[in-house]
Amino acid sequence: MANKTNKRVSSRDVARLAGVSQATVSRVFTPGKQVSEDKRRRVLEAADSLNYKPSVIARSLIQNSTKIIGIVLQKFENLFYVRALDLFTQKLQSLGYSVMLFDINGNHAVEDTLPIALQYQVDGVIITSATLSSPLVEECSRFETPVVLFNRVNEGGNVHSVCTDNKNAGRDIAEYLLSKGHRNISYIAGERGSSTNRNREAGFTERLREAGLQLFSRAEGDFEYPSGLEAAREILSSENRPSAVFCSSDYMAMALINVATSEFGLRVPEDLSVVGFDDIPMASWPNYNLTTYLQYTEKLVDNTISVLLDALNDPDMPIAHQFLQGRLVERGTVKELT
Amino acid sequence: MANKTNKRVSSRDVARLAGVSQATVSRVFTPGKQVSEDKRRRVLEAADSLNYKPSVIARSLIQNSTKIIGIVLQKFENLFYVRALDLFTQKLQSLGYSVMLFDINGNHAVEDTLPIALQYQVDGVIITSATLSSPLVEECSRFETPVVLFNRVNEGGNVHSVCTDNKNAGRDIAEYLLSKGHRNISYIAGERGSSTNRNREAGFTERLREAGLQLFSRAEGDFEYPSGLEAAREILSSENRPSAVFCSSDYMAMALINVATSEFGLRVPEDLSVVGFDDIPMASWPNYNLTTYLQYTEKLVDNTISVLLDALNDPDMPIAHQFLQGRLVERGTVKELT
DNA sequence: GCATAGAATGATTACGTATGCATAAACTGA
DNA sequence: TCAGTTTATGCATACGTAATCATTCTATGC
Repeated sequence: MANKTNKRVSSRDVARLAGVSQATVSRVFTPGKQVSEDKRRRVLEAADSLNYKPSVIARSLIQNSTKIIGIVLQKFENLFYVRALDLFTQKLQSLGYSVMLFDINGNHAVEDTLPIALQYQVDGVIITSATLSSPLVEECSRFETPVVLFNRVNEGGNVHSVCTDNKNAGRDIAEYLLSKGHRNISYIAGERGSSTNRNREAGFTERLREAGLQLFSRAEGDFEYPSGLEAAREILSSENRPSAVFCSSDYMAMALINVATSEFGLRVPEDLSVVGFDDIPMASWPNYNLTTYLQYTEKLVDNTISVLLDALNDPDMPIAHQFLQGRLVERGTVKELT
Repeated sequence: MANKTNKRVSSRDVARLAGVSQATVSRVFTPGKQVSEDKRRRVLEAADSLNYKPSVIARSLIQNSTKIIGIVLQKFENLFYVRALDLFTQKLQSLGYSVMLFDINGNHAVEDTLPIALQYQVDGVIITSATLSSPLVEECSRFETPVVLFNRVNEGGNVHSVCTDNKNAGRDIAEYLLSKGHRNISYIAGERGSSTNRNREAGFTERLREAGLQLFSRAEGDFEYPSGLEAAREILSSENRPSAVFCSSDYMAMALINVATSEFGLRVPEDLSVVGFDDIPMASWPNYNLTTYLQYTEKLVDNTISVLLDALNDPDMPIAHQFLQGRLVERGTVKELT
């Protein structure tokens, strides 16, 4: 049954057994090529008995395309990005692509991993949760490998991007809190320097300013839970406390809620209103019931893939920057002030 | 600067520019090969000016090794496996390997994705959170591609495995609850058919039986949060309630806690003791403070990689089944009955 | 100074596939 | 029936690298 030769069985072996040329074997395994039914059957039988599978490697070499998409990921603790990775991988698999994962969580910078990706001749790269340095962007365009930023923007750069309209989202949330009568409003920022956070904050404060307000107070985290704990303590230990806090991620919002209730004896939303961002699954758990802002992850993913595939088909396609609207999800962590 | 020819620059181009043979260029980019300092410098300069990077594809073809490890993942909602993916990817990257991700979360069965992995001639495969069917195992061994199951066992099968000693873990937890004076003890099972759950439950009930007890009640989930909600309702809505529940995952334990407090008005641990499994980061969050069982994820990952690399070096290596001990993490969700 | 070992290098080939070109076979229509 | 067209096939080559082998050059020891 299982043939235990050490050498890999090639299309030539199949050809020999089936009594046809190697080219014919190749054609049998290339969709759309014309082969007579007779030979097709014989080839498939021979291939089956030899347990032959075409070598993707050899095919890649000759076609100059690997059908591999590189995905760069940093935030494995953040379910938003993990869910995106899940969706990306599933959808790309369905489209006949494979996914190579590049992890820049540890010491590995994008600067180091991206060149590796390019050496593997990935057909395209999706970069999530990472800012791209300019030299790197140049490197990509030099290799003519399309790059799409997922939920990050690099305007002016030579890379595409698909992103939630964070500025507008920030405005929406400010609008909502104002409509609930809040005036003393604080903000817990996400990772400094990320366009995500910058735009979110810009829209938020812009709307407050239009209402004649500025931030009641402000603390800074990095989107993750532990940083949220510290930021929360910073905000709450002050003499005067805000009536509402907008946290730029659900994780930090949960940290804030936990600190507020267990360390400061505050009730949410009676004593403190909280709005998160992302709408991760946990946000709807009964004991949080967090009012937050939903990003349409699947739509973001779909569009990112579309842009990438378009860029793959047309290398001269102009750089695209997509901004998608999200939606406020009203649950139970914001109190209406009367 | 950036040369915009459409053809990929090859080692021949570099050779021509540097005035050496293609073989010499190849040697310069192969660690350990002897090349005179003079030529090495000239080659590197030429390579740099042409922006040459060796083609991993061509190298793979000739060396019959891609330096790619396939990782099969199903449970993207489960931080335990996601953390493992993170660690796997980082460590493999440091070792000079790349990771190809295969997602079997949707309709994609391992049966469909694994052959694809094999076509890509991945050097090895790590399978997490999935049970492997026998024909598939045969397929792997036919391709002589080493496969390691991560946190699953397939005894008798032709694949290696590295796994927490779930049976012993179950015993430890039973022991602990007994020592705290509990006698009415229930169990919320994980995914039916997974060896993980089977062994965990076997050890747990075995130890109870030795104490002359059997399960007070039992419900079944699939390790994830939503299934835990239902299982919790099932257990708690009965006439008589247990004094303690062992949940076979932290997510289900949290679901139980949330249901118990918000739907049944029970306090944890005063009215109900809960033990989880996995020690995900959230378990230590103040409002859960969950007593649970820690799996040494990093050690599991390290050993899995070791086994894989060993198998890579020695194809005739006998099948290995490793069982690692975990540790009970005592926090605040188990009450001592007096 | 000469034999010998060792280092450095180039020419050539192989890896497994896809494709252009040429040819042969089958089919079309009047 | 035959010219013209389509379909099926094989041959030869190319993709970009690494490895083997043979050759030249350099250093070493006596």
